[in-house]
Amino acid sequence: MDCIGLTERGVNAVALDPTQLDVNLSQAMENYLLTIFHLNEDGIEVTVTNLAQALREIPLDEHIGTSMPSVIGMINRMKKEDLIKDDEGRPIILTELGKYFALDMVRRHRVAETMVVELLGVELDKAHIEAHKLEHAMSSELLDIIIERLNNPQASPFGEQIPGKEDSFDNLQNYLRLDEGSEGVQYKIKSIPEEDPELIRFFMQHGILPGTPITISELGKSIGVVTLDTPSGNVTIGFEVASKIKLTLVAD
Amino acid sequence: MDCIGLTERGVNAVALDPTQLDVNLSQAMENYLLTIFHLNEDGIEVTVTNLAQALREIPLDEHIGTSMPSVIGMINRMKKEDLIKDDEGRPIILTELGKYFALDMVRRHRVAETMVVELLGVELDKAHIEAHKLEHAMSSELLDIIIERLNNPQASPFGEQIPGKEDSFDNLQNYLRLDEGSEGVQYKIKSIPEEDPELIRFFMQHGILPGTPITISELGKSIGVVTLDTPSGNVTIGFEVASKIKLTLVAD
DNA sequence: AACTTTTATTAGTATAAACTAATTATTTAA
DNA sequence: TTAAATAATTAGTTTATACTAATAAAAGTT
Repeated sequence: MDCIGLTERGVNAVALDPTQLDVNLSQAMENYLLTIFHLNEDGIEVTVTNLAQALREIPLDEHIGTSMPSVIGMINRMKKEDLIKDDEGRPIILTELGKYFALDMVRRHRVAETMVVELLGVELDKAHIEAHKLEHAMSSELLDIIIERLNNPQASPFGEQIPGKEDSFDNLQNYLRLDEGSEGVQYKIKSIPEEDPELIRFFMQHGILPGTPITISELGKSIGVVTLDTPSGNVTIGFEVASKIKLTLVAD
Repeated sequence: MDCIGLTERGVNAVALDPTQLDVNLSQAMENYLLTIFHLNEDGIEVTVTNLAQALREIPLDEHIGTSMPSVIGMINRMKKEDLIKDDEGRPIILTELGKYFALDMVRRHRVAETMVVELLGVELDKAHIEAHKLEHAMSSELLDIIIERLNNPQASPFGEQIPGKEDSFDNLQNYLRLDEGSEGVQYKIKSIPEEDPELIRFFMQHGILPGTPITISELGKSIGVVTLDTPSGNVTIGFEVASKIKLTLVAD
């Protein structure tokens, strides 16, 4: 693997064009990279078991899932492609190259979501699934054109940051999770989970969307429930869901 | 294969939703269907040899071509899926189901081309290649949304008809080829070939685009050259290229 | 420490899609 | 009508991706 231009700051810091490299990622590998990114983001250890589990949750038509031996097979192929390295220990670690392409896939996914919603008029609850298909079918050139057409969007319709070419895999900004918030404090919704269409329709109905100002009126830890005060009224949601909603603090 | 709703007029005449059927077309099969359509359209017999040849010409990053044994393998798989039938004779024949999906792919391809040009601002010379990737990644629902957003477009940016749900595979309209036109007669360009980016840039430079009014000022059959009178001046092109440009007659 | 449970890996298989080399069929031409 | 050329197919291999069943390794628990 030719890696001229690699600096201390890693491959992300350099004008590295993936199309220049003789790496040919399969769709499957792209999905693995994206999934590893999300496990990292959620602070979940990237083990074979967790990866298999997470891959199974990707919404696909074909329900060819992912067994642990399949994951190991893929991990080995990705090691050969210099996307994953052996860290002697348990967790699966991306190489700089792997991080580069993982971040590239994140960008593709979130740009695709923004495109289908903003330019095509797809309903929010269908954006993730459509983007999941499109993200593998956009050339780098097309991606750039779409980004331009969208005026350099900074976040997906779900509120997730769209990484730029300069951004690096590791400096992910960390946001407060709704289940970790405090009663009475003024927050704004940063992002909402994007996978479950039914849940998204619920969010839409209750105006729980990125940017919405909220306060936590009751944090029922024992009951496993959070009650929110939103511009459209009070809503009670479970902790499981709440843990997937990110918040930013509103400066008074 | 469950085919309730099939009538005399064939599957195209019925409200058959491909997503309802338990057919799962691979990307490779989708490309085969599209290629068979084009061979049919161009009046070329769909033989193993011709199909292999045509498939090799699809512009792909990966240059995994298509050998005759590969084609036979795929034909057999497609027979199992009821997309192709044995007609005892030489040529490869699509079933009604095969025709349905082939036409669906044509629609996807041409809608994708229209979308990338009209909505995203992709240059015409790159539209075909981008559409070739996207056509496999659009759900039926997304396709419908895009068609609506484009106000039900009737033709691709290259002038090719976008088939509607009612249209059938077999009633392809036939247009005059430029190399078969007559000197002095007033024509309008119906469509231009879309595969070769360099050629398309040439067309753009000389204003040879769908809708352009032209007359043939000289038809040099022996030299293998046609000279056109266009609003932007005279252009001479070879017969090979001319045979891929379609014309409509302009009523005086 | 020994046992149990969880996690990781190997072994062996399947399928889709590609290939080369060899062979059979069919068509065309001498 | 036989020989040459073209077309189609079979045989056997490869690679990517998945699987199940079986085993090995690691971690956690009594």
